[in-house]
Amino acid sequence: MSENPTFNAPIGTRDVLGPDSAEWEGLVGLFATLAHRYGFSLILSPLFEDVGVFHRGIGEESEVASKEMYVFEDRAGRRLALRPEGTASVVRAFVQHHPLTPFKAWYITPAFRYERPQAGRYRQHHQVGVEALGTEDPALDVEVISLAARFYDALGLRQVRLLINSMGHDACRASYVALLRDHLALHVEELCDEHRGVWEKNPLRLLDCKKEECVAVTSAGPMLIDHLCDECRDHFTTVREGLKAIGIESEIAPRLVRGFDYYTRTTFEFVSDALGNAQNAVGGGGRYDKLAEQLGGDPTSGIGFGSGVERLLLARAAEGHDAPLLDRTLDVFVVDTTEEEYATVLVDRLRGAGFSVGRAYDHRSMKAQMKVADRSGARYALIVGPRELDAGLVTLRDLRREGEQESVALAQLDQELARRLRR
RNA sequence: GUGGGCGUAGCUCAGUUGGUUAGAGCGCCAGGUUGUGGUCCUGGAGGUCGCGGGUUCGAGACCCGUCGCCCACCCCA
Repeated sequence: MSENPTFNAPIGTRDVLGPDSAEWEGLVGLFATLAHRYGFSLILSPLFEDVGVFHRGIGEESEVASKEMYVFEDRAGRRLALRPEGTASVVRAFVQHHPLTPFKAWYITPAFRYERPQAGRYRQHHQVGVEALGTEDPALDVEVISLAARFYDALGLRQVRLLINSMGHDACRASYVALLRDHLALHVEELCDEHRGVWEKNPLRLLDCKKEECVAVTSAGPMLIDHLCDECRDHFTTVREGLKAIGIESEIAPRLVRGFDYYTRTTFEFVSDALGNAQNAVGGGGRYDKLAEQLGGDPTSGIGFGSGVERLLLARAAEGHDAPLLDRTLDVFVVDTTEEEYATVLVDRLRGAGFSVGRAYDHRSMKAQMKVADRSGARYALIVGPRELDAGLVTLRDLRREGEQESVALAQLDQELARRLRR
């Protein structure tokens, strides 16, 4: 043991390695493939932004912006923040670069929130998601939700439900908030301790409160979904009909407000019934028709969704899936007991020919190398000792069948492997 | 931010009212089998008992502090 101090990953963060990282690799690959199929292209943007990008976007009063952001100053005194979510950065990039619309981008990114960790919640978690800017066509809402639904399906998730709501646009939301405020004013004393004093600041947030007292008050009051203007109601209806037309069921959730202030019209959340705790949302999103403008751009409507990678993998496990999302099995494992470092050449040649190849190091005994070959999960062992070297052969041993092996001429090796691996 | 549980080997965990050299299983390494993995047998390596202080003749155990992990509330992915 070294006498130097040791370090662990910071609180609320984790390392992903070994078999776990195969799950990640598989999940991300699946998402990338699907996103491409829907016409989205990858966007890379900085992990940190001027703090204003998030304040203006997700709302300074929101839980995430006010209490959970990792804010810091750089050496020149700029106020920066690690991204707590994906959308604001993408919209900032859109405003900065004026790409052709509709602009459709997908991402995989870490997201940071300063919270107490617990099951399914971390200070650094990861999200995959898409954003589409430049049209308010409800067909795009349907597309985005369809992509999410197909993704969950491809992951094997069966116990996922879609909750959907509409936040309306500026005008109809404002008139609704006035109604809600009037209602709340009559019942202030009945609200929960946390909200009794602060309900006026953001009445919509009370719809999200899970406390019995607040639920009792708000559920007796007006619902936004009943007070949409004609256009917003039509938009919402068209989205729901579109979903129905492609076989996606959605439940109207009139209390679904979600955490960010930028949402307008369509908002949705996918929840997993397999996750027993309060952290059951595996993904969510919605329309944000004012956000580009708030970030200094021309008025441009947009919609997107993000999904938590850790949550999705937890949901998969909770549903009992243990089959890996990615097969990392090696094709062959080279066991070399010659003194010639023959493995170096053979391994390189096979990799050049497209096979996945492992080998042992440090000149260990054949027995030790075979053990490593076995543990690697490789399909075949290729044994090269002095006898094979002299005869220009390798011994090809099937590690999945007891004791089956045969000699193969070096010249025929690629062909033979290709045949056996059905390539 | 509030509350509960827990920190002993790489992993999962034992460890008696405080008592001498801290254990098991799995994993790892080597040998049995100087050319063959998955089974078996034998042996081995690996621990400042999270960290710091205190009580005591004596602390893995008791007390205080601290750091960390897990879980719940809140909110979210």
